[in-house]
Amino acid sequence: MNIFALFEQRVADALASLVASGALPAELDVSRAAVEPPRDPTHGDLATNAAMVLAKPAKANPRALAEAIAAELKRDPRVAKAEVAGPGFINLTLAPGVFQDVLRAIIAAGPDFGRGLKQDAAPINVEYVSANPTGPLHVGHGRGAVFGDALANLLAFVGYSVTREYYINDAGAQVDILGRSAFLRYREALGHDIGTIPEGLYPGDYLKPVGQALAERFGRALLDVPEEVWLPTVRTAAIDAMMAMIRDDLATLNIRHDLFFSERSLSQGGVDHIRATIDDLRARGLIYEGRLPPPKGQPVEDWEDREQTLFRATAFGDDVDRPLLKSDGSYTYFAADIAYHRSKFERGFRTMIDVWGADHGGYVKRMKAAVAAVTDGKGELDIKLCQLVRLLRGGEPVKMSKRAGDFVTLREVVEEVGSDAVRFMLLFRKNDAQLDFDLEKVVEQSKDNPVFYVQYAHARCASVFRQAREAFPGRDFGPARLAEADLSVLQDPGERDLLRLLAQYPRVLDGAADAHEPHRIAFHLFELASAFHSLWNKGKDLPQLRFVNQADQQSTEARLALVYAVRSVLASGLGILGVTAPDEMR
RNA sequence: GGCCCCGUAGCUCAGCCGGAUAGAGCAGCAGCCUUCUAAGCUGUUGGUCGCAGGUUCGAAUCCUGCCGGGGUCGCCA
Repeated sequence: MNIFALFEQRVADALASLVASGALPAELDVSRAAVEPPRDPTHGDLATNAAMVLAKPAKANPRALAEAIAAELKRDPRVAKAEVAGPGFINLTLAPGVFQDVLRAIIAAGPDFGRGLKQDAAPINVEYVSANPTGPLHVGHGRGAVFGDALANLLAFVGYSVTREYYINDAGAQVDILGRSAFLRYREALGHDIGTIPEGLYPGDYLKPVGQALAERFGRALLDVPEEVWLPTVRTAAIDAMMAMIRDDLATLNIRHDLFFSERSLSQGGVDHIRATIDDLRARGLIYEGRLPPPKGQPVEDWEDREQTLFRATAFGDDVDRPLLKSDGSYTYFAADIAYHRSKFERGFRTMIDVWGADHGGYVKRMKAAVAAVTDGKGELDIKLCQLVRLLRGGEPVKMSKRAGDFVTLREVVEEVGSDAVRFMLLFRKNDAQLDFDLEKVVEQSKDNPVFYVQYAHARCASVFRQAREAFPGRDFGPARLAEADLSVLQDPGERDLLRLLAQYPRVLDGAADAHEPHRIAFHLFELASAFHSLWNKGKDLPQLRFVNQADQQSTEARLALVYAVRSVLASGLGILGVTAPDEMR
């Protein structure tokens, strides 16, 4: 139950009846009329700008129009007050029954409150992480991982049919290097002295077990054959091992993809999908052989001006046309990525979301151009860039030497502070803003730590119920019983604040899902927790405000209903963020 | 040099598909704390929303230009 959507419809109805009575001209575009929470709560519960938006097209005075709309809205029994304010706002104060209905709806749904509110099962593809299978994930990957996962959770929660996808870059030069690095470890496992790892190969210890396994599986058989022979075998084994490790790393954050899509699979097997994609584009005149101007600014030293196969990206908003074949004739990464996104579209996804690191920002335009071309404008790609994470400990940057695989892995961080802290903190910031992650602060049990603060609110809710059962032994405080409580006693400003925030939750979900911004949920939960703690604290000085009051069963029941709703929304939101909702903090 | 992101209180950041007097946390300041609801509580100071134009009933929000910070810039992934 989303009271904002509800009353948006109500306003539309009011406008329709004004049209019917001739007070407004027909064929008005009412799409800009919105119902929002007023900035100042003393203005009421809802505000609409309908009169101001329509005044000009209707050639009417905004305040007069507002009066007419307000009069129409006042006929609704759910509207206690409709006042015109300022330049033509209509402020609505709702009948108390509306909020009581909201509360009952939350209690009925529990942690599922808000689920399926889009009533739209359209398939959406979310591609995230997609890190090269050449080593363990680091914290930067973690941000994209958590962001993509929470976004996928959110979209699934509100009703979309979501597929979580990971694109494995297993076809380029990087994985050849991986293969050679693993081969070195293989020789090492067989007792060869490999000395220091040569420049350009991966030096990390994590390849040692891969070498071991190869030695056990192949003995010395790979030693005396040429690279063309051993490389495919070693490479595949190394990629498999790296992907297993990455999957493990992701599992520590409870992240599981539905599909791991291999880049290599695009051009291997029966059909060369990259070739097919290029042919398709060529048939539509979007491919040509031509030359590119060298980049302006920084001169490229080994610039080789040559004729190459280009995709006409400029026809779709990109700055230059983009090459599809390297000088050795093999496909560029971009060519493969076009084929990959084409495959997403062919698999039924009109909406695709890619989650990338900010360092890939330069590829956004060309990828969007490619999707527009390859889907003939029918597919929609949103690319979310995640900014870098600065790892701190007690305010001091954690040293991350770029040398020799000596970096802080995601796994180390999760093992130190826990999945909940990592997930919540990475989501408690807009994706395109830089983020400081302090290993000390995120485990602090204090008001200053948002993770703790929000989880603690949930635990306190659970605690209230434990106390209630103690104070009223044998009484039923289950949701069915609470839904029948007399909720009209919830009159304290603190209680009304909570009701207001609870009622806003579906609107937050809706907006977060549309904008692909899960952080909005984290912020709303923080607000809700804050209002809840504040009401709890009020009970310290004013015992009559306590949730459990042995002398007053009626108010206890009403407040337990409120607490149950707070708990449900916290659990719902934390669930979407992938953070646990504990019943106690000890 | 081109493109992208960012610039909001002393600090860290929300708010940005236009809406009313721009919000939160921290820090600061002032109280409360022999508390019984659980990791303190309550109140409060503080901002030319980088600058300058434009669009309009209305701009932190949209457009243009500039300033400052970051990223990125054939064939790597």
